[in-house]
Amino acid sequence: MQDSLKKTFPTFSNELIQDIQKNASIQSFKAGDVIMRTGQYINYTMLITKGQLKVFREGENGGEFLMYYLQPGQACAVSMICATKSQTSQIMAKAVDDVELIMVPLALMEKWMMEHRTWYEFVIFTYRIRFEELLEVVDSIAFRAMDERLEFYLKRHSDACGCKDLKLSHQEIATELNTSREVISRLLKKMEQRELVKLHRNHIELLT
Amino acid sequence: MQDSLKKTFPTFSNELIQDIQKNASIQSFKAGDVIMRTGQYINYTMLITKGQLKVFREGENGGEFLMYYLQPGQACAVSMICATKSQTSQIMAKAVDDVELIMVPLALMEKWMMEHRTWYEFVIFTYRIRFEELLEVVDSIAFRAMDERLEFYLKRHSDACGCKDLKLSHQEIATELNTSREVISRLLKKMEQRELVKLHRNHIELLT
DNA sequence: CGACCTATGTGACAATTGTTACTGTTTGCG
DNA sequence: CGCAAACAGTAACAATTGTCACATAGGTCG
Repeated sequence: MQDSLKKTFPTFSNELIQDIQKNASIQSFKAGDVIMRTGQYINYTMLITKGQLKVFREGENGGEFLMYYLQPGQACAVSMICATKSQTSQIMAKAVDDVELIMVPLALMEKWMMEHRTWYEFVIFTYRIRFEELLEVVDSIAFRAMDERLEFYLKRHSDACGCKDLKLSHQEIATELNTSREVISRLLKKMEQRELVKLHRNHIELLT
Repeated sequence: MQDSLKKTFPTFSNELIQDIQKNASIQSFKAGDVIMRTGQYINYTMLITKGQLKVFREGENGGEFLMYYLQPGQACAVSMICATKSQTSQIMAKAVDDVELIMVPLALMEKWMMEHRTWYEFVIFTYRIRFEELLEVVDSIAFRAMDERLEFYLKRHSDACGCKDLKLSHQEIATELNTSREVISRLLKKMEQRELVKLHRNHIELLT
């Protein structure tokens, strides 16, 4: 575990890594599992060591809305923020792949801020990155129409999986953008006409 | 200044307040002034001691979008976040009233995290509050149509000014919701028919 | 193969939002 | 006062998005 930790979180000091090994537990999830539910009580900060997460905001009427992805080497800012007051989660997180997480107990999360410079910097960095990502999300819905939001969505998905072949159904996209399948089908068709994508069954090929 | 600091930031320790007095400067702004511009270089964290701010996200095409208000006793989370890497501002802030700010230099912002427990807690608290507020903003645009967003907007304005008589033009609302005046006029008329508001010139009376 | 399920395509229509154009009203000011 | 500027109302139309209905295509499995 030590080696993999060092690789995934290269900024962490050796002392911090030892502290993590001594005190934190590891949890695994299967692709598709819900890792955190809205309203769930949080008493751990989660560090991602393997796999990808999607973080959603849930609406009152059962809608969900994709906010961002989390990758190995990153942490769930919401879990940090809620953890500081051991609050309930404001978000829902799903495993994209098989996922492995390090669970840092709330009390240590705070303690280490004082003891480990590299932990402090990591936490502040995480706040910053997530805050900036949230600002981009606000942009995309406040200023852009659905066609641009769809392009933004596909781009992010492509960035996250590191490829141009997206295994997505129209329904799945619609859900994560909080719109309807028909709208997505329509817009994808237009994108195909503009030769930005090629459509297959359960599979969208990015041409850009 | 010491007394007013103690009143506005009651959690701060005496040592922290002394440190602030020794090292921070004060800036004043008139109502309507732009306090921070998008893209501006940030090397101070700003604490609000008097007046109110509005914090906007700006779109590429000159659009602006109100994210939240800042009150005395609060701090600009964006200025903290950007300050950690002395980045440029991702937002624009405007004075609602006459405003007075304490400017804490970047270097001290970090130093105090280690030295003053109450500063550390304040910073973490600020991150949390702003993050949660941003999540609510995402909700309002991701899940709600313009009529509900308008009600949300009016409610926030009412909360911020602490009264039911909102001195707002339709154009101003439209700008801050990134839509057009006609749309707002239409929706306000409907709200008036539902007896939620009473409309006057430059002035909307909340009836709820 | 045929029954069945999921994914997609599409037309028609409704609802919402954006745009244009024009009206009248109030306010401030020379 | 008289005029310009800001504010508000509203009709008409365009564009976008949401919804419903139904058709078609591909895949799975007994």
